[in-house]
Amino acid sequence: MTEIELSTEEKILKAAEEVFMRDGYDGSRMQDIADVAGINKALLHYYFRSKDKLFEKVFDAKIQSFFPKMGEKFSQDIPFLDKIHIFIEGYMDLLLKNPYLPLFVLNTVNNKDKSEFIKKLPIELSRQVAQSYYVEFKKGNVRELNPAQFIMSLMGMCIFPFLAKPILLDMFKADNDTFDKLMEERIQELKHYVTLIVTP
Amino acid sequence: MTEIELSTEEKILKAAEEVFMRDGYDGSRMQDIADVAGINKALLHYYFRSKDKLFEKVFDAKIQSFFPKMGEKFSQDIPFLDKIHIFIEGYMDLLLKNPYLPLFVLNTVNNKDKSEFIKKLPIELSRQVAQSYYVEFKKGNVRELNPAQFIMSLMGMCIFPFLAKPILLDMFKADNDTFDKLMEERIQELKHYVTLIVTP
DNA sequence: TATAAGTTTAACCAAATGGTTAAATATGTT
DNA sequence: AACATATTTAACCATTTGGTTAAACTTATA
Repeated sequence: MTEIELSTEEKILKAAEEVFMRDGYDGSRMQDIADVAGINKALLHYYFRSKDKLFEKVFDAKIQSFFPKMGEKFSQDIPFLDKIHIFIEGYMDLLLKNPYLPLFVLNTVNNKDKSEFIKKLPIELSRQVAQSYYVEFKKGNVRELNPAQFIMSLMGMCIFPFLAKPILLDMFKADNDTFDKLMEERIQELKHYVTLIVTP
Repeated sequence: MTEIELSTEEKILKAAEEVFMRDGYDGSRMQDIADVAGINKALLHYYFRSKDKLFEKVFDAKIQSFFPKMGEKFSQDIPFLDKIHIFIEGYMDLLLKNPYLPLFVLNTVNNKDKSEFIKKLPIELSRQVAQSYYVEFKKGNVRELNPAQFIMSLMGMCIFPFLAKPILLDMFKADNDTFDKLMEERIQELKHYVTLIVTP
């Protein structure tokens, strides 16, 4: 493990990401971010003029991962169902590594004051899934369904547990490790579900 | 339509619900709530001593509906699948009437400062579904599955579109009415999905 | 060494906000 | 009328917070 000396800018962005994701925009304090970054508030404003500017930088990077660009994977010439399975694996993995991501993104896009940022979201995923689906449907390999409804279900099934995690921990009387195991197990379960849904 | 004169307390609670649900706890201002209720700030504090106390009153009522008490319906002696269908209808209907509910509840439950409120959530739903499932499983009427995973999927599929609504409107280039129609349509689609998932 | 950029410190400011208080007024009750 | 409760008004307070400023110090580079 090589010791990497982060630049001040990187330290700030990392700290801002942590604090914004944990406390939300309104709940975050510039002083908090400065503390986490190990610098002072003056330097924070020296690098990023305002809270808004800093937030935008952090958010831009995050929304990209929330709607993953599965372009490469979806353009592969493999059956639709296999693509969905790959999506589930990759996405659940991302969520396990970024459990605060969903609430952060969903709050931001639902925030009237921050709605400017919505434009930047990639609508590619939807298009790719739909296109890939129709190709396969014509071959008779998948059942007839509405791709829009399907993708909402797919994302909902993946994301919801991470949004409701505190409730679920309480419900199942589980701790963090148990939850992660439940999510690992969930990958297989979801693959099974979509197979049943998609197969003719 | 009879004109009902709301008491001041009711006016406040209704206003608080509206503002808290729209702006979240941190984003809400006592002055805003007073304005919406058509009273002044002093009177607001006269009825509910603090922002926290007022919030708690609103939240208590809301979390009850987020995890619906389907007790009566689930105790009926009808097939498991039918119960789930009834759940989907009732829950989607609730969400269509309270589109801000999910984000509000999930934010609160994920807020460290508000974690005291989590205790009050009803874990009944999970127990009821699981029990109802096992009864039916023994009769061989449903496929083997993990009820915990199933209920996360069910709730996720219902709730997610309302959380991601601003993104979806953008994605599908839709307006509010189109979205509602999509959700109406979704009720049938979800019934179909769960049938495929549950049927042996 | 001189210069410029990066960094720290600490004080400061204006605005917003939750909450309080006191006095005046309105309304209804006994 | 007398009394209590509900409501308004407006001023006020303490704290938090985003943001600024200026002066000093450090580091690297020309």
